[in-house]
Parts: sequence; C-alpha cells; structure tokens
Amino acid sequence: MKLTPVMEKYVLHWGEMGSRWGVNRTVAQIHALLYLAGKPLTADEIAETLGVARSNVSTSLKELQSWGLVKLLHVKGDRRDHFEALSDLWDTFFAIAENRKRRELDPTLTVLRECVLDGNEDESGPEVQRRIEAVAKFLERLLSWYDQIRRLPRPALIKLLDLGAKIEKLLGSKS
Amino acid sequence: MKLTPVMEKYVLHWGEMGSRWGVNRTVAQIHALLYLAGKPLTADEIAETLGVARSNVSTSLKELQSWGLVKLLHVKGDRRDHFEALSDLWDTFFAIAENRKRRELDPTLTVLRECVLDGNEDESGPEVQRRIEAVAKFLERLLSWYDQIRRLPRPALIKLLDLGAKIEKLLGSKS
DNA sequence: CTTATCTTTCTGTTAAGACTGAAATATCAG
DNA sequence: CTGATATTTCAGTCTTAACAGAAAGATAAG
Repeated sequence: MKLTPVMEKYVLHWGEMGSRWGVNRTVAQIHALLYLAGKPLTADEIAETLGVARSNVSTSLKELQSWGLVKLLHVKGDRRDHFEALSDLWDTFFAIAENRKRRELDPTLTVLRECVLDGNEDESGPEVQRRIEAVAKFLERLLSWYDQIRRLPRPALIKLLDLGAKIEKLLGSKS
Repeated sequence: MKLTPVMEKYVLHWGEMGSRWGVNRTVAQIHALLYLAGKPLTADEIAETLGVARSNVSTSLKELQSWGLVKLLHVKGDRRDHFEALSDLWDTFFAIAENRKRRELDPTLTVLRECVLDGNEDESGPEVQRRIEAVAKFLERLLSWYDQIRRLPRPALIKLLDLGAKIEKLLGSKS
C-alpha cells in the first residue's frame, strides 16, 4: 500500500503522539494506517508500507487487538490474517480510555485505598492521612463519573458535549 | 524529612504512574512528596529524602514550576529556595490537564487541520480525507467541551460530577 | 504426511532519555 | 571585594524499551 504525503503526515504524527502517551510508536502508526486504509490489510502490507520489521508488526498488532482497537478477519480465498481498525471514533475513544483507566487509574485507586487503610498504624500524622484520603476521594469521584458517562447512549453523549458550559444553567435550576 | 511506610508507598507509586503517563519518574515523586509534606521543602531536603542527586531535583523542580504544580517561596531568615505543591486537587487536576492539552492535543489538532487543507492536492481519495476530517472534528468537539467545562465555577463542576448519568434525564427534557 | 505459507517468539543491538557528579554560575553576607 | 552558600548547567554513564533478524512454531492444502 502506497502512502500519499497527507497519509504519511497523519501516520507519522500519530506515531509521535503515541509515544508521548506511553504508546509504542509503531503501535500507534499501525493503528493510524489501518484507520486511514479503511480496508483490511495484511501484516506484510503494513510492514512494507511503514518500513518496519515484520516481527515488530506482529507484536504491535497483538497489542492493538488486546486493546480492542483492531479486529482480525479473513478474506475469502486468502489464508493470511487481515486486520482492520475500528471505524467509529467514539468506540475508538472509549476503547482507549477504558484501557488506560484499567492499566493506570484502577491500580492507583487500589494503592490509595491501601494507603488509607494502613494509615492507622503509620506514624504519618492525621494531616498526611487526610491528604491521601482526599486524593482517593477525588479519583473515585472522577472514575465513577466516567463509568456512568461511558454508558450513556451516543445521542445523549453528543448532546452533553454540544451543550458545553450551558450545562451550568440546567444544573442551577434543577438541583 | 523522614518518610513513613505509607508516605513512601504513596510517593513510589506516584512516580511509577508518572512514568506511565510520560512524566519523568523523579518529577512525579517530587510532586507527591511535596503534596504530602504540606509544608515548603528545600531542594536539599527533597534530594536526601528521595535519595536522588541534587541536580536531578533542581531540573525536576523547574519542570514542576513550569507546569504550575509547584510554587517557589522563601522562608524568613533562610536564603534557600523552598518549594510547595498546590494543595487543591481541582487546581492540580486542571494544571496537569491544561499542560497535556497544550503539549499534545493542540499540536495534533494543528496537524489534522493541515492534513485537511492539504487534502485537495493529495492523491488520497475522498474517503481518506473524510476520515481525517472526522478525527479533526471529533478532537475539536472534545477540546471545546473541555475549554468550557474548565471555566465552570467549582460548585457547578462538583454538581455535574455528582449528577453522573442522571444528566441524561435533564438533557432529554430540556433540549 | 509433507510441504508451503504465515505467524510468533526469542536474542542481541541500538537509540532515547534519565540520572549522577563535577564544574560553572549566581547570590548574598560581611 | 571576598568568601560562603545555593543553584544550574553540562558531559558522561547507565537503564530501559523498541526494534531487527533469525529461528521456531503453527496451520492449511495437497
């Protein structure tokens, strides 16, 4: 698959952003490529297009699949695996958010709770304990909000987004 | 400054999370330490407490200040600089969000817009252009929402958070 | 069963960036 | 101005993680 200048720019930038977000550059590039391609590609095509080792593509695809961002499928009359990215951006967004939450936020919350529990038999005065509890509470609040928002039907989500700060009026009147 | 077991656990975990989020581990640890300390510390105290080089602390503090997460202040009768973390969690949250947005999302949006503009003289059919535009629009929407939410007065923010999915009802009735 | 094709795992290399310790610079007191 | 103290910059070392290439492992066709 040949990349046009714009496609290349998009793919390269996505890779760059990926590495800032703790995502392997190649993984991000592959995801970008699959998203743009809009049709299933084989691992070989990907490797050739991006100029990376075949083995690297294999590993990256596995990771993308584990994140649920890429699906494996087969094309009739072809033995090779083909790969395709999610096309819906909201699905993509939540897939990423969900994974990051699970890998980063959830463990943090666990540790924070442990810290709160251990607080009693620790010499770090009440002030420190209060601070740690505050962080725990803050994270819990944020996560529980996210969990609820995530389940909203798509139209409600969009409405909420488009409403923006005007939400303030609604809040004021109702609660 | 001596760390109790709980404080150490908190600081170490925060450092660990930092590195996952693309933040230097030491930077994150220092921030955690300052948050827990609740009083201004000197660079030397920090270096000794965390067991890292003094120079490393200097660089990290500079970064934390540039993010607006840590303030420099002086204690009467002491020539040394003292450092203190923001104590309000919402302020901290938005300081971090704001910086990440500026460093990561804004540049991405710029690139996406360039891609859309360059799309005309590019050979990558209309389907690819449509996809890139979709991403640009999605990001724009998200960012504009964030910009508005960020400005909400604290109580409104909390109300919004506590409301969670019940927001759906409000949305349905009003718009 | 055998061969051809495709995929994954493994190991050594390389590159990026964090970190240290030393040297340089700045700031204040006397 | 001089000495003492505090801070920053810099150059080299060390660590970590991405990556390529080779080898091993699957899987399907014939």
